[in-house]
Amino acid sequence: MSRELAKTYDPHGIEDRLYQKWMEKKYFHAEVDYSKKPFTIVIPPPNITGQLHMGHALDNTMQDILIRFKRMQGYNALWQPGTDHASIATEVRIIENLKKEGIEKRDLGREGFLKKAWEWKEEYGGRIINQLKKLGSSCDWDRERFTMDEGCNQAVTEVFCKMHEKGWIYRGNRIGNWCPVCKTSISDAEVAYEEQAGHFWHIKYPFINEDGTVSTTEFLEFATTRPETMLGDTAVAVNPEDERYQKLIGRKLMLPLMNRELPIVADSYVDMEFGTGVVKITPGHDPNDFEVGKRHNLPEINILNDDATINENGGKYQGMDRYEARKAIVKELDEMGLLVRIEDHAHNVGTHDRCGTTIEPMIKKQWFVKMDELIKPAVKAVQDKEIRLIPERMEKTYFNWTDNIRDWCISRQLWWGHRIPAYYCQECGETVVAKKAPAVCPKCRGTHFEQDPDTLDTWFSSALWPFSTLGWPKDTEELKYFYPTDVLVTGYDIIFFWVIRMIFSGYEQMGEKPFHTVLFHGLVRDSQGRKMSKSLGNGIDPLEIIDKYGADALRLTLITGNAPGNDMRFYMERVEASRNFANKVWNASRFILMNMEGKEIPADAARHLQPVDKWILSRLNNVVKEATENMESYELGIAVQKVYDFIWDEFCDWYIEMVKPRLYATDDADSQGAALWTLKTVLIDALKLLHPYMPFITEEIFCTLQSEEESIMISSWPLYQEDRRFEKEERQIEAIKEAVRGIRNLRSDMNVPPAKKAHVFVVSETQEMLDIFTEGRLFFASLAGASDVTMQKDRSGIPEDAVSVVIAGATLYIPFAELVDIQKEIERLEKEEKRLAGELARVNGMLNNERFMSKAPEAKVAEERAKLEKYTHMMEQVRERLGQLRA
RNA sequence: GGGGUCUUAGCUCAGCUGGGAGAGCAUCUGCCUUACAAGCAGAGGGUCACAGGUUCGAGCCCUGUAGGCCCCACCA
Repeated sequence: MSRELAKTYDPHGIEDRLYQKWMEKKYFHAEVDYSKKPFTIVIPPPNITGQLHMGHALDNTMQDILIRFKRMQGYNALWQPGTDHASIATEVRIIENLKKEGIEKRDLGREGFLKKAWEWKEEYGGRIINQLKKLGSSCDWDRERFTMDEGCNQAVTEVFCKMHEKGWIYRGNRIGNWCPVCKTSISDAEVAYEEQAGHFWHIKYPFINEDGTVSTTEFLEFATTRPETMLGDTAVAVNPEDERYQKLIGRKLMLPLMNRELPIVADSYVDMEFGTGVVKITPGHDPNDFEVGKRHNLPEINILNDDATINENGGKYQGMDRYEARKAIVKELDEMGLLVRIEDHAHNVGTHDRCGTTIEPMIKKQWFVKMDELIKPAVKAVQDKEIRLIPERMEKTYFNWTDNIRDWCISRQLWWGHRIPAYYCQECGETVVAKKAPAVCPKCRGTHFEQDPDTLDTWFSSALWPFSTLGWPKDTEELKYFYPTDVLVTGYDIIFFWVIRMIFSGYEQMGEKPFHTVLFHGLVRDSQGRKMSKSLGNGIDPLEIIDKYGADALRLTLITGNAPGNDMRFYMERVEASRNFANKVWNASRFILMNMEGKEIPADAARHLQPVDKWILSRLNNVVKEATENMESYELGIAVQKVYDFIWDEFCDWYIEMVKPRLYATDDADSQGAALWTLKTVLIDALKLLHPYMPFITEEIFCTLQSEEESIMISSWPLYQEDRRFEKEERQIEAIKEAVRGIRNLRSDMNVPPAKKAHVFVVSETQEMLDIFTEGRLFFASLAGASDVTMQKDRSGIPEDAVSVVIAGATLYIPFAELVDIQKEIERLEKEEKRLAGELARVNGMLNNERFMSKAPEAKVAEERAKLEKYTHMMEQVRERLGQLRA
């Protein structure tokens, strides 16, 4: 209560100081404590190479809001942090970096490379953590984990061995996606399709005659987008139903350039409608052809090296790059008269989502996870709402994936990652999957083993994240207490990569879901709606925003006006609006502090509450209820909007203005005490409601108001209190507000200068109404710019030409002698008459509708009846006044 | 090819279970009123894409149409 507050809010210095305090006091730390209910969130581990971007900022703000909210509600809130080794993304970055020093990956060797990688991790792994701290994230940093730390390694090995034993992890020769630049296989999920302008090469292969000679007259025509793959063709296929080609089935063609005989096989995979209805089959380099090849026992010929140059199976093309070979082959076919024509053709090409290289389907020995059984509990969980996806429509995306699930290729030809725990006997080739290298081969007693050189897909370890971070495979207290976790917050773009895999892993390893709710957010786009990307250079750095406007402003901007799962646009005007709100809160607090300065709030202050105090307490009570409900149903944007509106509109623009006369008066200590008590009480609760969204400014004010030793982040969340519902006072103050608005409107209409005060007469037949204005006369006068207020039951003594404002239950008269323009006044009242006539028509329309009366709920009918009464009365007043003026 | 989603004020978007259209920014008017000009008081501005339907009642539910965006699959 000692520190002076600056005139405008300046987050510099404040944020770091408070974060430091929270860390020192261990407020973020959660211990197993059975006396409290746990609430747990595991962080989507950011990549160690990463820098905080807007997506992180949004993701982590949402998590922090939930965690802070639950912590204040009394839960034992654990936000489990950590980072991801992100195998391929990191490896690519390290290789790039090494290249700058002129070092090639293979020069270092595996050991040397991994040493570099760990150095990289040490150097950059902490960077993003510090950036998360800038945002205000209340993670339990004492529990920070890394997907390649010892515990996670154990978890990975454990799962691999268990699943292998079960037969759900297998090694097989399968066609998969190969990246010729990264020189590794990748999973289907890592392939991004992009439309490219390409060509359709129409080619023909000659038939082989009965006598074994190659026909010079008979050819079979088809089209291909990848002519170079013809080097690996082992058949040509037609549809068995296709009448044009049925007689050809079983005959043979000669593959030009390679002089290989190709059978014509029948397979329903061929679409008769498309092209010529003939397809060349290259089982070694096309996933569909691979399947056809399996059905017809065709040889699989690999024509490519790992860098996508043609290998020894490509004859004279050996050594050429795939695109070079394509040109050469087309040219040669053309010279042989086998190229029929070239068509332009736009088609989708699979590329590696990390490096953009066109992927090449290749047959390789890879490790796979069998998905058909594993996925079942994950499907059921979402179907049964055991796990809720928010927004619900994400379920469709989820099922779209699970319904078309294919086995998961998990081996990667990379060095940075979890090495596959498979060992091959160098004597007999036996494969042993085990946690440690076996000493003796179970088959041949050989003792020389080599471990599989490959590592695992980075998502294999992140799939285990919700329980590996809590200690699994050890049977820890943390696991018992915090698992299953509660909410996962993430972007919808990694639903396949991560969310689904965590869900099935949770059920398989733990026998229990990893979390009960997944809260999705969308992408943060630039002001024009484009994705923020490095290549476009349109990214906005959250750290710069924090530096300029403060973390609170950034957080509020990211949350306001955004619904779960929806993309949002980010632009500076919105940040400024948030900053302005922070400043508003700051100044309202400053005002309250200034007025409390040197004064004691009496212990019994709450016993002298005036209607206006009860009104704001009741409004506060209402926003407590609604905001809490919204937050509990994850409607964070709606909740904060309500708090914002309450603070700015109701508390600042109305209540503070209403109590000013009481604060400035010195003659009524009870009244002043009650006002101060109310100001402080409402401010504190409002700050609490705001704290999850804007942790720094709320803490700073709270501590100034209370003491440095306290903290709003561990204070208790405001509760809805039945004894703070003051319906009567709400109606009373609403009436006064209506009157104030009416008078302000009128003054504005008639261009009355603010300095010009006027006498206001409140005329009502009901004593209750007069009492309301009598009680609130001080602030009513100040808000309405009145020099004096007189309450009376009729309009005797009021000048004939006074202007008037009709509100429900009263008419206000203002004698503005020198300003009155009777004609203008009549027009004003006629406008009001017209408005009321419209309202009455609508209400009457409803009440006279028999079907409405018989079918609508009673409460709705009562509501409309009340309106009818109110508007009828107001209409009478307006017409009476019009009558007088026209006379 | 399959699926999703959006179309609401000049701009960007909220609008939760159907019950008299909202916010921020922008525009216009008047105010430096001792918390705040990053502010205060007021004003204008919307056949809620279009066409049907369900309902006493539709921005909200259903069907269709048009346009935009996204995801999945990928036919050589």
